[in-house]
Amino acid sequence: MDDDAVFRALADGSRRHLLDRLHRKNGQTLAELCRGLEMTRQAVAKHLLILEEANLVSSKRQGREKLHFINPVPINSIAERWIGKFERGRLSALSKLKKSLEGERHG
Amino acid sequence: MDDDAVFRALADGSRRHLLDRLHRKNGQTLAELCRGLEMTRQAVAKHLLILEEANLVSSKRQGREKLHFINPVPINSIAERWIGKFERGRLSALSKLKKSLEGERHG
DNA sequence: CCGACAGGCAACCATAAAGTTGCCTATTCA
DNA sequence: TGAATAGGCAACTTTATGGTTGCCTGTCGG
Repeated sequence: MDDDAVFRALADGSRRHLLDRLHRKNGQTLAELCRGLEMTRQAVAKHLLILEEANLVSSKRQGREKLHFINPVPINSIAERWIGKFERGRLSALSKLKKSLEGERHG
Repeated sequence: MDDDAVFRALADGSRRHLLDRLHRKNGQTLAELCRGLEMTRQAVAKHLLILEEANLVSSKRQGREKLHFINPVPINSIAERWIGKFERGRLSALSKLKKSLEGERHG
């Protein structure tokens, strides 16, 4: 999996917003996703392409429409491989702190 | 908390690498963090500033050195507020994290 | 068949971002 | 005290990025 593409895709607020909307209602068309946005259709299409390339969104052509689906797997991977890693660090820091506090109390 | 700054800070591979190095060894100086990187000191300093502004890193001046420390809290917030949202129920990392935190607190 | 609708493609523009060079300040220590 | 060390500041270059306009293709319904 290409971590970098995922992180870069998530870096943009408009793209996070698109993921939000897909999360609320999956399988939307491009036109549907454009509604209410201060952006041209082409701009939205570019964002969706970037999300697709990062594997955060998959799409399926149906007739003249293109349906978009959110794909949570890469986010999951990041959470597992990245956030988990740092939080484990924090946990061990916490337990060290706790031990040293106990040491102070008892020593 | 400014989600956007955090996401944008994480979008760059060099900055993720810096976080990695701080995760392996916390409290490093700028010069220390520069070693082995194909980048000028000034470039690294800029990256560290961006990480600080996103609250992912904190620093403390000590004499003529500046020590850098990783701060996992914003990453945790993202996990809670964002990634957790998409993966609620399916993502194990977050719930494991919560459980272990609760375990430490109450145990 | 044809017009309206959904989307794709490419060129272009403006700004943000990554990185550089050059120089300045503050601390350490021989 | 002064050279070496650690870092800060600012201007500049280059390249990525977000967004636009304009036009083309494909598909649906009357």
